[in-house]
Amino acid sequence: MKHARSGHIVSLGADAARESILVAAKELFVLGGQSRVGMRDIAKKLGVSPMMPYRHFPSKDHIIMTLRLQAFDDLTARLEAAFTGSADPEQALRAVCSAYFLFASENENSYRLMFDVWEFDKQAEINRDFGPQARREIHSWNANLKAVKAFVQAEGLQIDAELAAHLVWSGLHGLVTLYLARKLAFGASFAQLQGPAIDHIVLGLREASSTIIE
Amino acid sequence: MKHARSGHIVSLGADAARESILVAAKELFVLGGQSRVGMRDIAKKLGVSPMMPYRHFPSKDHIIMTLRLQAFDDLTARLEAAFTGSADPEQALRAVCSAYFLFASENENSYRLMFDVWEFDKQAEINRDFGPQARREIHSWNANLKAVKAFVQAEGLQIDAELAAHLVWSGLHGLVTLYLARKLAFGASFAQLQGPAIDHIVLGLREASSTIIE
DNA sequence: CAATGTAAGCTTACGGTGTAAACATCGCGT
DNA sequence: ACGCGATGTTTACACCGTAAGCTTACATTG
Repeated sequence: MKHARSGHIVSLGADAARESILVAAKELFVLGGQSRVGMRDIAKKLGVSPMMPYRHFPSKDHIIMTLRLQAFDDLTARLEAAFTGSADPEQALRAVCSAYFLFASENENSYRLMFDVWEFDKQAEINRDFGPQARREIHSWNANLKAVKAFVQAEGLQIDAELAAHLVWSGLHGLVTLYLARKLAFGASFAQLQGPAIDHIVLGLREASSTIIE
Repeated sequence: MKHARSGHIVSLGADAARESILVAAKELFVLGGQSRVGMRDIAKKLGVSPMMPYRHFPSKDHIIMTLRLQAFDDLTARLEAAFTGSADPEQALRAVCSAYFLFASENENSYRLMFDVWEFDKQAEINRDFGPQARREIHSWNANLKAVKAFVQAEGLQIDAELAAHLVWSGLHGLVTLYLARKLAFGASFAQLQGPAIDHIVLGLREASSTIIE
């Protein structure tokens, strides 16, 4: 090290720095959630000055948004793998649902980040900075839609596939977020509810279709 | 007014002050959401010094928790009114579901407050200060459970009522929170999804029951 | 090779937050 | 009449995100 008042000791390279910031941020957010960790924590974890991350990201929210998009990509991969793994449409859709629950169980804080109900307006703002590729959540949606559409067609249901996909996603998302808010009642466990929920969500589509069309 | 440096000009009385703080806080939170408004805003709205609310509440979170409990009471009343309004169990359950959606539509930020997925641990802490009456959300649950149980019995379904109540609540909560997070896809509208969702959730219980028991 | 521009790190400082602490005043009970 | 607690006030502190400006290393160009 040169002087007490010095610039950087050794540079990481731009991309490596970006990556290490994201890794550190993700590790912290996964533990503490977004409001519990600050820029200073991220910098400290990297052994670097508190303002360093701002050379690579315009704001904390941009870092969070990047993590959010990565999480959606992760979810998309899981859903598509689950769908591809089963030949029978019903089993494939059930596998997708299970994969969804598994993802949420294993990435609680990432999930909270993805579907945050508070900062949606701030997200919309930042989405402009990210350009068209910001809406990466659509890929997750399409993975879900594909599985639902296959099931609907195989069963010969009259329901609109996009509508059915919304119903499925709502059911999955509802159970997950009730669990994440610790609002399951009567001592019910998230794990034990998953099976019945999948039955209800998937097979329930048969009943839904009969009353929507006519 | 006496001096520039003075104590209170005129006292509101303890209960009136508590109430006015809650009213002001609710109005602000309903507009801006919890992170957008601070103690200083509440105080300013009341035309009072920034620290005044702390004479009546130990912390901002206690104020928020009080609003949360009030919101659950409000929801409970709506659900019970909806249930009582219909004689037929299926229609009663559908009415409860509609009332749930209506409540969420009309009280978006209150709903966000009630089912916040981030601060659940802080909530648990504060719940200790509120004593046993803190778990007032159970009343909402019971209102829901009552409607579900009546439907399950009327239909002769073999499903456990508490399980069925979780499935119903999950479905409702899922659609609401997807909407509140602005994550409905393909340009779908919350209002138009409500009807199909209720069909799916309510009638789907028939399909759920057949595979859970045996 | 020397000059220069830019990228990547640093320190400092500002406005905002929730709230702890100490002080002032009023109203009530003895 | 006299405290004394309840209800207000002001001041101050630690924390946050981040704007501004400085230093240093490296890459580019003459």
